[in-house]
Amino acid sequence: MKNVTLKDVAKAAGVSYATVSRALSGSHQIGSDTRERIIKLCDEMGYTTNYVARSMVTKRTGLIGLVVPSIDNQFMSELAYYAEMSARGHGYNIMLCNSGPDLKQEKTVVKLLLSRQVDGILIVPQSPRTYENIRAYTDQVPTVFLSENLRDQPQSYVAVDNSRGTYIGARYLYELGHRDILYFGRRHTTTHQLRAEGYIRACQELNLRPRFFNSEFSRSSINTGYQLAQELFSRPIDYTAIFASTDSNALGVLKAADNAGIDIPGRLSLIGFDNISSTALPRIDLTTIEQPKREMAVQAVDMLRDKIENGTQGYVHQILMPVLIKRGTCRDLLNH
Amino acid sequence: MKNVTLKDVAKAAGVSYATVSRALSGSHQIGSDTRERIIKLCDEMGYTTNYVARSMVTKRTGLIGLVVPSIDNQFMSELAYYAEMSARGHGYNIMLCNSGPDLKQEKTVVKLLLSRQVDGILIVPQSPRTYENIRAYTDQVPTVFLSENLRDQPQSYVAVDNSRGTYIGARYLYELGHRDILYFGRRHTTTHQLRAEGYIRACQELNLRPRFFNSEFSRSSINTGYQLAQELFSRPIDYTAIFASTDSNALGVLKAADNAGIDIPGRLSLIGFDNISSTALPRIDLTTIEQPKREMAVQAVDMLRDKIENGTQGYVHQILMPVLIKRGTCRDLLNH
DNA sequence: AAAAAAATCGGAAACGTTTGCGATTTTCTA
DNA sequence: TAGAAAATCGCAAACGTTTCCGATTTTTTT
Repeated sequence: MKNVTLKDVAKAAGVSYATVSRALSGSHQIGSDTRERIIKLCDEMGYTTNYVARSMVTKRTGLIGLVVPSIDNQFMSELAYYAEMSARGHGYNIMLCNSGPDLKQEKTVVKLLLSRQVDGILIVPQSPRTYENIRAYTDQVPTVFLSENLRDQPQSYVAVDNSRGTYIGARYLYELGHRDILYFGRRHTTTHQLRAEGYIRACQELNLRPRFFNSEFSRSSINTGYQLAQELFSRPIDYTAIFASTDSNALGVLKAADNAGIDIPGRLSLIGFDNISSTALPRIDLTTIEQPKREMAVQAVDMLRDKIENGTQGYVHQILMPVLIKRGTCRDLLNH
Repeated sequence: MKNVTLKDVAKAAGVSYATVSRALSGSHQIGSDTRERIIKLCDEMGYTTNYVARSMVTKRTGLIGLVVPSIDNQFMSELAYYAEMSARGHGYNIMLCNSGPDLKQEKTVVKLLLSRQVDGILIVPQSPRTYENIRAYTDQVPTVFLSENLRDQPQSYVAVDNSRGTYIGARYLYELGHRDILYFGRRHTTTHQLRAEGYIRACQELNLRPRFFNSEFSRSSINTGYQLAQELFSRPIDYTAIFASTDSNALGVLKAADNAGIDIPGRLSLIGFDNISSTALPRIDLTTIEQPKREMAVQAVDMLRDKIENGTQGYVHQILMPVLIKRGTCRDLLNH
């Protein structure tokens, strides 16, 4: 049960424990013969370096705090997967925290992460107020925001070009012959404002009338989308396509449409945003706009590493390209 | 940038830093007046205790290593969510590691976690060989296995009663009038052997002939299920229901059936296992057997805490009850 | 071959806590 | 009120590393 320490192998090797440390760290200040002897001995004795002790003196833990609203969410768990893989590839480990729905908990976990002496924090914000909420801590440790646009805030983040995503989605619907496209979902975070703007811009270029059906729900889940869509379908349907602000919302729309006997894509076309893995499921097969989750995660940890290892100051806004994923929920009105 | 330390607030308060430490830790060996004064001062100066320094002396990090094959997997991300929530509620933080598909990486991350001085490890094994693979380390740190049965191994784990799960599922199909039930999927991990056994047991009680269509794929994904199901549907269908060993496999069956024009549940009933969140989606609506993920995660961290905090030796096999989730993919052959 | 340079290694401080022990002061008991 | 008990606090060691600095040895240079 007792771990073998540097001192133990030093005693066994008949050298000082400084020498053992140097042997392991690949320092030049050591003879190659003694180095090999020590390394072999460490192996035999099962020595592994104690990261906690090392952190004490190096002032670096090699820990990255990852805070997400909730990891049981396809979008975030995919991000987490790639982030962890990439981080570990560079010698970092991930400390995972769910920030939940309320700001207080988000602030608490960030503070906790600071106590843990993480080298940096990767955070996908739970609300547009997150920036203000944790601003007191973001100058104490390198931080990068993930997936949420901060627009003009002096804070590094990586996100897709949300505006362009809805723009190309709307144009795609237009090419299929749709002239009445309803935008469905949230509008009150920066990300969703941008998505709405892209839709509006496309409409203007194409001479379409932008139409909205909004939700003030703070979280976009399939259930909130479902409820809102039920309300929507109680009114006359004078549009041929719905652009849902989120795949979750789109799934809610799909459910409500099925319940109401509205055929998708026969009667109504549907397009989502995010490309969460559920959209590729059989019978769902949702056309959507992909956020390049892998690239986002990798870029985010690269950005964070740059801040940590090079002490890079300032902030950078990294905008990634969305891509249209054509599947089965959009009907071609022109060529049958 | 420089963190404020115990020494700093001690100097400001005019006491020794041992006193400050005692004030924060709620020790009895301190006057209530000075304690309050110090606590207030700590607050003003923005002091937060340095966990790595504390860990040095207490020999406890308050860290739990969570290793999962991959976090971007609904089942595991749900487990991770509840595990993190529960752990943090008890003062622990989660260090997340993806073990990937191969044993080497799994061993590597476990070793890494030991170097990190985690207090315990929670692991959902990637293969039946995991137990052997990491056995050298499991006696160096409290460990509990999650979701996989180890049967007779001297190692703590929590899992559902897999055998009972398929048993009640098969009986349910029988009650609906099904007499020819095909068991579809994997059989070569302990968990899946148990599931197959439950199915067989139900068949014997009900005088049914057990029938299998197996896969030797090591991972059960929707895609492997799809490919196997395509092969299955190229043969005559002389059964009325399919029991898929996994929700993922069931989803693959669903996809293949849709492609082949086989109506589910009209022509064929389908039941899965796990109750991953995708099964509740519109148009999917898969009947399945639920693994109580929340309870599993909570029990697992409780078990781990007991080992860590009380030094409990020995091992315990915690078996949880599965529950049948009736949805829309099983047709009632009797009434109606 | 002597001096200079390089290589190799040990000593010791430092990182920021917790905690046992002893010293001092305060409070209580008889 | 004197002595004992309790409360309060400081000192210093310890946790396991890394790394600066100096000492010693070996190698190179002239």
